[in-house]
Amino acid sequence: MKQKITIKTIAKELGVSTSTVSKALRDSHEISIDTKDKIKAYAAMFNYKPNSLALQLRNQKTKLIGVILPRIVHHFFSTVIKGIEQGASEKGYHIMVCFSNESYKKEVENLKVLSNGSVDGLIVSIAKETLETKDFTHFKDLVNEEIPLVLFDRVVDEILCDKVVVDDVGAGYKATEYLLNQNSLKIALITTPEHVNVGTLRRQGYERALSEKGISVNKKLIIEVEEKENIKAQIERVFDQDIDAVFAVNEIYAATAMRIAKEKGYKVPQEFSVIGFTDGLISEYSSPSITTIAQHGLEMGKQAVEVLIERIEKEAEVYEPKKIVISSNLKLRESTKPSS
Amino acid sequence: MKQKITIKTIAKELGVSTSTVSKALRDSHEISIDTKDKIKAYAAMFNYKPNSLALQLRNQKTKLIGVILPRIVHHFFSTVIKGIEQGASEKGYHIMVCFSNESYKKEVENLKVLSNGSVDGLIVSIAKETLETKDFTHFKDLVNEEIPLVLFDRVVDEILCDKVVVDDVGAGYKATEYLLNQNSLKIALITTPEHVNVGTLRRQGYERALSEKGISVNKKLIIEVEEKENIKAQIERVFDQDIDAVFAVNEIYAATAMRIAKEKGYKVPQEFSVIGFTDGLISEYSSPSITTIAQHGLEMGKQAVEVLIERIEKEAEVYEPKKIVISSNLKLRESTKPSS
DNA sequence: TCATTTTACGAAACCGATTTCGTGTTGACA
DNA sequence: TGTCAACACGAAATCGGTTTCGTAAAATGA
Repeated sequence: MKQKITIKTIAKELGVSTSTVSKALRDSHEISIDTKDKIKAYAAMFNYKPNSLALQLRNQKTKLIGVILPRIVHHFFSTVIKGIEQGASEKGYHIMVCFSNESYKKEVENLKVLSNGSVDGLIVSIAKETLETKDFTHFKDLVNEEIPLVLFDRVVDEILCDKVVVDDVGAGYKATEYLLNQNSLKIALITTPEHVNVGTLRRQGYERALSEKGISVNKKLIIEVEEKENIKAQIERVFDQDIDAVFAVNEIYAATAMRIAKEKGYKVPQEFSVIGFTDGLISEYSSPSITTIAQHGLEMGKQAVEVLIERIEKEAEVYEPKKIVISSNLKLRESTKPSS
Repeated sequence: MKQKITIKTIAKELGVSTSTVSKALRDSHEISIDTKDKIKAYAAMFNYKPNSLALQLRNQKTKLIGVILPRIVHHFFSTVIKGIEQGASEKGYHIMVCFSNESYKKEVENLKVLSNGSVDGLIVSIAKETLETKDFTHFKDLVNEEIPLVLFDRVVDEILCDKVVVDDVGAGYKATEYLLNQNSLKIALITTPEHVNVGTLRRQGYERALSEKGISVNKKLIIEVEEKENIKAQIERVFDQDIDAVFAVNEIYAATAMRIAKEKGYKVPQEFSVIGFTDGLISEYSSPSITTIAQHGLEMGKQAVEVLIERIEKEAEVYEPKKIVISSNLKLRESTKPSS
């Protein structure tokens, strides 16, 4: 890279001290108009830009927010990033994005690197593997160091920090209730293994809605999809049961289930209804388009970054972790019958 | 944030100098085993982590790569990010992601912020607005400052730097040729306005394939979609013409076109074929699933970051900008007839 | 005219590391 | 016993800025 122009260069070239240059560029009253003009002109001519590392070191803040996500090629997470970036950008922050790839080890690594003073705070959604192993010491260390941290979507109670989540139980309830109301009583649930807590919460909503209708939960109608294996084959098994609707905890499962239903000859939505989760492009563009729970990722990202920046900029008073719940709603499309 | 432990703290606490601490932690032979053990034990106990800003300032490198994308909630771009992150991570780099939101102004801003020494190099895909205005001075400034820069996908010749692109002309040609070979001769092209050069290149491929078959290009079969307006309505107009296939330059247009075709009563693919671009989830999960040109975003990201890091780490010899062309291929699915 | 205040600037400390160079103390060797 | 190398460590410079404090010269006031 080309030799960068620094304050020192300008000072030497103009025969003044570095302090004078610094003050002149910051328009200090201590410097005479003449000198200021000269220095500013020189700086402009050579396109001087203050080195941000030096400033960050001196000010002990980077105006940078670290973001660690399990994945990126994923509609919900990319929407959240967008929200985070928008919110951050409004307040003069930038974001550094890393991915854990759902791996515990990479999550730990990323956390270590980012907490070395390179960011002012962190926004994280926990990796599946970490949720499975339940080892959260890396997060607890962060909290102990008092590095501002906000968890979103995949959160756990053990970690004392701000959190932003959707109302997963409520969402599961709403979806199930809607299906029941349009008289689909044999609803299959396609969810994740138990350790992915958002799946568990959505399941609670599903079960509650059934109970309230006096319908007992039939475990045969619940499929916990293992992502390592063939997804379609796993989902296909539930069609051996007598079912007339599916509630899936993400849109891939929903689209797959709908596809199977169509292949089996069901007419969607007349004979078979489908509700998914995450309002992504698949739901929007499949045919029929799929009714989903809208997760409002953009909103989540904005809220998360807002809480985080507040925490960063507020002098560390008494610390009371916040939990922000974003309410979700059903986005009706063609894979369900109109509400009655 | 809690008071961080620094080398100075350790030095004072243990009654040695900072240089001794630094050397001890880096396992220098200059320091006696006893002293090293003492210092290391202390550092470990208080969880000492060297401040990365200080290191970055001293070493004049950040091990950070800036990435500026037009959008994030977008399958292709998020795939590229994934590739970039993977490649970067392998070489010990991290990425800082910003978005231009297709806006010229935001692109300029982002470029300014990132080129202040906070990153070692940049990977950028140009915003649509910039392509339209054709003002590339912000990029040229970067090149003049000799800040390593790699452009991908949306690139322009005016900027002298490394580039990674897909073979857009070839891809357009392949798609069109395939349709012609299965005897769809009345192929509509759904593309972007002329200033988005990837669209233009794909169009060239389309036109060349037609010419080679001795078919003249019918401008009425070409739709340039203005994103600000209703996309579906614009695409619908081409169905007034007598057509039996559609080649669309992205998957949204392809899915929309297919939907319209189905609504008009065409049987896909028996009576009507569709080929899209970008191998995303929509193409995979719509029914019928859509044959697309696979853009290999992951590969592009990896290549881009590889070239960039090479440029960063190689002492600036004679500089010959590279252009890497990733070949694309047709991913056959259900929206086209089997190849004959 | 002398004391005092402004004005305009420079020296030096600081942020948190690394690294070069210098030096006092040992120990080995002749 | 004198010399020299090895050892173990510290002082200070450096990265690129900001900021406090000190001060010579000019301006002001009595």
